[in-house]
Amino acid sequence: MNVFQSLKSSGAELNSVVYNTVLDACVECSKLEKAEAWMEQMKKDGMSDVVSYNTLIKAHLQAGHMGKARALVEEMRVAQLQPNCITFNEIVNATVSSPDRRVRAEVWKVIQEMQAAGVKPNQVTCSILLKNLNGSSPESDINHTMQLINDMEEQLDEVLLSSVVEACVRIGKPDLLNTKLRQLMSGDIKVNGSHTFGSLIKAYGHARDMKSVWRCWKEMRTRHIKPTSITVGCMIEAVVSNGDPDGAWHLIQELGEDPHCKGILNAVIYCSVLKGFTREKNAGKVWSVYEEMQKRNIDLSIVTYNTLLDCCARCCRMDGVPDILADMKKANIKPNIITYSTMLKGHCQVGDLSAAFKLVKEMREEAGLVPDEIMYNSLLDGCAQSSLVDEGLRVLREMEEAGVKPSNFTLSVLVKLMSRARRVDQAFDLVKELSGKYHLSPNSHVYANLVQACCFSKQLQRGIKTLEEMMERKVQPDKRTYSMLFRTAVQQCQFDKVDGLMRGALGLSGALPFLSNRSLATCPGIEEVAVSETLSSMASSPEGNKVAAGLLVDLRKEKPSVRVDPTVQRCVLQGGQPPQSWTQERRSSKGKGRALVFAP
DNA sequence: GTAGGGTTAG
Repeated sequence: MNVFQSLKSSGAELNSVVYNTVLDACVECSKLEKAEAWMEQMKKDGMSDVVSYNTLIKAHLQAGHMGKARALVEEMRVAQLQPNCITFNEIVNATVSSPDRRVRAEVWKVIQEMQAAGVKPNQVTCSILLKNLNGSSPESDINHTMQLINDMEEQLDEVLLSSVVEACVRIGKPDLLNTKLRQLMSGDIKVNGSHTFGSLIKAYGHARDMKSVWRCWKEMRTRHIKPTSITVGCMIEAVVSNGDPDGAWHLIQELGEDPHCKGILNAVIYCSVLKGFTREKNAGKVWSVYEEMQKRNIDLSIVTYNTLLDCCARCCRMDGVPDILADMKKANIKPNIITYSTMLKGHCQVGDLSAAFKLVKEMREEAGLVPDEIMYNSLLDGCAQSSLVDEGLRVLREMEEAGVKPSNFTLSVLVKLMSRARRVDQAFDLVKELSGKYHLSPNSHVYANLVQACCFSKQLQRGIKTLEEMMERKVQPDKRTYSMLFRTAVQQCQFDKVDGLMRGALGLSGALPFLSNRSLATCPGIEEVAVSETLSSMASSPEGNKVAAGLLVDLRKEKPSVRVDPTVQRCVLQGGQPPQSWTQERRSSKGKGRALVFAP
């Protein structure tokens, strides 16, 4: 205001740009009333224009006042000022980022309104819409947004390219991500920003395309585009999550020797590699990374410490916990609920439930924290792992009394708890009771565990009945669900059941009637695991082999694209015995005995 | 002078 006044008194000619700058200053400082008063002044001085209105609209939207923003758009029209692309983009942005689901659902109406006003959606509009897409977005929203991008007159720019790949990653459909990456990268958009390189590296990482990840990284480096901490964070995370923490660690050390880059290494970057070594259960390497972080004077956050504690938990090295807690204390960082929850999981992992319960007590007393849903889930899971049914039920009651709402995750853990104790009826009862009480619709994980409970106690028919219920409730089964049913049916020599189930799972003719809805009954990835596994295990009895042969013939006829291992084909079609390695069950490396691994 | 993009923990 002072600068404006001195400009005015200097006698210089004032224009709307100067007035608008003052208005924006009010808005950026969240002085809504001042902004409104200033706008009135501008109108009096004849200085208000489209930009002024857009700026004031921004202020109302920041304050969450969609109605006031709308009223200003009307006022613009009355004042013969046409709302432009920026006006509508502000409204679109506020719509998609509204906390209210009903407002978010209105976004396509706003777009229509924009088009009706003769304003074409542009790159900015599209990137705003993309921000709204995630794993639970309806197919129609995804298609609609992508169509709008295709229909756009302008070329894609760098920000939009980055927004598209980011959205594809969040949506989580690998095919879509791959298609878009290919489509975008075949165009001639020159990538210059470290932002964009970060997004691309992340996207290629999710697509498991490490060749392209490294290609992007090297291109960025050879063109001397300086990565930021976040770019490096994306890169290290991509390398680690594709199973190469050593490669990531090597890259960090290389950057640490580069005088231009060593300053950008931060705790987030180190965190990814800590996580990677933890997954490999290599506590030794975790400690050496931690040592180097300390040597380099990296600022550690609560996240870093929690990651280190997670290493202790997952590597079953709870002896390392006291040192880390002491370091936290030295750094003046207070443990939060995640800290306690991580340690709790570690105690559960090694079957030390009394330490787990003691920790909860400590947390309440020393930190004044109360357990949340995730913590209760971990406790329940610990009880399930240790087959402590009554303790588990007590935890559930406590959870309810504390007003912590169970989720489907909770239900799935409870089913596991009951399943272990062979209390199949109670597993079903609990799901029924809690899903009613808390308005939950059981998801595929809950059902998978129910099916597992049935199979575990040799109640094949009940397992199949549960699958039927899944179809009625429109829940798509996963590979595990089918795999358990196939295996149990084969063990019980119920080959007609195997036949009907397998045809349903693969979308072949002759499926059990309730599996006739193909898009619901089939499940991606079923071919690789269940077909080879089940067909070969059936081949060892003549009756089973007959069914297996029929399945194989129809599979090749109706789904020629499905690849079946030649060894399996030979042993089924020639009626031979499968090689030893195909029928031998092996426990998965985690020792939880869930997945069956067959070594060809 | 007004609108859009990237990283870590239970």
